[in-house]
Amino acid sequence: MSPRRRHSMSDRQATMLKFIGNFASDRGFPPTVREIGVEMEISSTSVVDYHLRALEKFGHIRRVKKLSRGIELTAETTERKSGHGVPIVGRIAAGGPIEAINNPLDKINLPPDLSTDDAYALEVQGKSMIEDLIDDGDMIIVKPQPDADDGDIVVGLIRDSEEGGAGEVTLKRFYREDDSIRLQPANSDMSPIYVDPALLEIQGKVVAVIRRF
Amino acid sequence: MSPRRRHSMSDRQATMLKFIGNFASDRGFPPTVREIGVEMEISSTSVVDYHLRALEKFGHIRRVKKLSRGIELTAETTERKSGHGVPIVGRIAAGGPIEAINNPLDKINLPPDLSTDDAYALEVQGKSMIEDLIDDGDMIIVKPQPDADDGDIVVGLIRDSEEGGAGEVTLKRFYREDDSIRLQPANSDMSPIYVDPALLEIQGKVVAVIRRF
DNA sequence: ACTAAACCAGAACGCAAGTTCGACGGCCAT
DNA sequence: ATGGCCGTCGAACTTGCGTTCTGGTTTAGT
Repeated sequence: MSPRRRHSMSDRQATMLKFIGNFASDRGFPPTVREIGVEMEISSTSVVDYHLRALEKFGHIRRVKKLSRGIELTAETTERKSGHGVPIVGRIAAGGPIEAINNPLDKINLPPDLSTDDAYALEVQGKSMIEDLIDDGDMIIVKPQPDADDGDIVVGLIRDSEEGGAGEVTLKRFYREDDSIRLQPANSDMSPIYVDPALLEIQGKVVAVIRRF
Repeated sequence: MSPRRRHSMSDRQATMLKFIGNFASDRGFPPTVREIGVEMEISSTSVVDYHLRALEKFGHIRRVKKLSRGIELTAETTERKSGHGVPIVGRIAAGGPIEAINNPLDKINLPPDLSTDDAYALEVQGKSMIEDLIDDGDMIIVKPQPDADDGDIVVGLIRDSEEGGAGEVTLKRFYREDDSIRLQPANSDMSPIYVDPALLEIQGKVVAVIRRF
């Protein structure tokens, strides 16, 4: 078997990348190899260069060789920093559980304080959360997490069987009951759904709603 | 009379500033003195330096001396370019018309597609628009405009008299009636307000709502 | 035990790039 | 016409900063 392949950067490189980003964004220009060295407590420029090469190989930065401060953060990296650019991964049924999460359809830009690194957006379909003021067509921002507190509005995947299988995704309020979990719509025309905890996978929690007119 | 004073930069300097901005934003780092020289068709680095000093004196850029590419666009100059950063100008009554618009309290970052140059954000107070799914505490994004179409949700300033005076700001749906304008709350417990068109000043139209959980 | 890979040091080389100085012409206003 | 700004040139000087080479240690897989 081939030795462990590096699919992504090491810790060291991650902090280096972060430093470069911060430096560039508050000084207006990227750091030099030596400046990075000082910050990272690396005494040799060759070592910094070494890490920089790694970062470049993984596409996190772009370098213009021979140029002083010739380091540029890649577009995605820059966006991840400034917070914008959350993927819209699909539509979600707020009516009955209908549709599963698809592949990214589009992107939406968000205020940085709303977009944690891994947040994503979903377009709501249906009116089951109407009394919580979430309408058909609204965009919800979801912060991924595997559990929830009572009363949280969650995106939940209800599986058909223990073994997984596609299942269905739904938007509801989350409440723990004795032996099951109650997924409560906010619509008096609709009834709560009771599911076996083993069959419910919490995808994340709704942290914000955005609606355009 | 004193000779023409230079209150701001010359044409030459303006194009130089623009070049620096573009260079920095699409290369990721600012240009060197010599690179600017080539672009501006200036053969001597001292001339570029000369202009750079001028730009710095007028506060358009900041320079870190002795550092390669040590040029940074000033904050305002940068922001003029990138667009985000909408000010939160105050709270608005969605209940009765209570409060006027104050001075900026804070800033919120917005997706670029929502922030036209002059958009601003308001925090909603009260529940008068609850049936339009705008709750107490929600943030609305307002695009300034002096008029509105029937059914638009608008921010309106109702003046006390023809002559102006402070007046009150309110959030309502806008409808033209025969001789007056109806400002319609979206709350069945509340009644519409009828105002003399001469006393109503439309501040803008709501283009989006953002709510955090 | 051998090897690959991740990580590091130090030093030397050389071009890149900021700084500074002396000089020039054009354009005003006094 | 004289002096003061603006814009310009060119060259010399000095430092900044990327590159490269030759070494080293530690860890983990085979």
